[in-house]
Amino acid sequence: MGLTKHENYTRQQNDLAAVYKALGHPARIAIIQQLLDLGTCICGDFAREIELAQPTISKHLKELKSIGIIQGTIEGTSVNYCIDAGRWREIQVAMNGLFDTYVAGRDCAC
Amino acid sequence: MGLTKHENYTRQQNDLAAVYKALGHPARIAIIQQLLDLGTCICGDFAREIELAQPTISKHLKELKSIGIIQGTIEGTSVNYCIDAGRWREIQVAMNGLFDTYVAGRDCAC
DNA sequence: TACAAATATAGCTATTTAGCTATGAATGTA
DNA sequence: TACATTCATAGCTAAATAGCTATATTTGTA
Repeated sequence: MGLTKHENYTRQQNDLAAVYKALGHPARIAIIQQLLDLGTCICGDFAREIELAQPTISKHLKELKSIGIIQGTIEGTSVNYCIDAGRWREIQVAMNGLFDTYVAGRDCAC
Repeated sequence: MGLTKHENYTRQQNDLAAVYKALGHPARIAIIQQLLDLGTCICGDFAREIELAQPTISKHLKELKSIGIIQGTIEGTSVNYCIDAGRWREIQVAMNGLFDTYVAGRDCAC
């Protein structure tokens, strides 16, 4: 039915999946990388750099905002986006929390 | 059009996004965690643990296999799944490659 | 050989997603 | 005030996704 059964999972599983999902589109990776490159916050040059219509970019930005990894502040008629440092670290920790759990070389028959 | 314009992005951006996307569903997080918990490879107890129909789990496993993070080997009539150690590390490195790029406290006006 | 068990695939439906154009809302400037 | 600029939202379409049931496939066993 195209409808994820969130009630089957823990809060933590749902949250972590939501973070991965938000990062699971090349346009959103490109947006993040552009923010990393330029350091400072930029506004809507995204649409020019990544070749997508402005509303499409706006929707991608909204999804990234939804997990808190970026934030935007209004500056005159434009909006400055930047990475949220605290949330950025939090997400990295959560991801590594999963990945560090694996101890290589366990008794796997594969 | 529901159709991602992969040609707008680099190979690296597309690949990284594909990895994030594959991990972007709570059932697939739960599958990974079950593999981490049990250490050893298991077969189709996933469907019993996570409450989804067997073919649904099978499809999720296929998506995880598509990014190489797990592998399955046929053992009689069942299939043993386990984490691919090499790919696991590769993915963690790729993700941290993105996240370590950020230097907190840059000249962000937000 | 026939049957049972385990998994994968086919095929269906409803929802979500990714793109677009058009338009609204807010701010800056002549 | 009027106009320009920038962004967000509404609303649309096509494709992808997540779930299911039914069925095929493969292997083991009686």
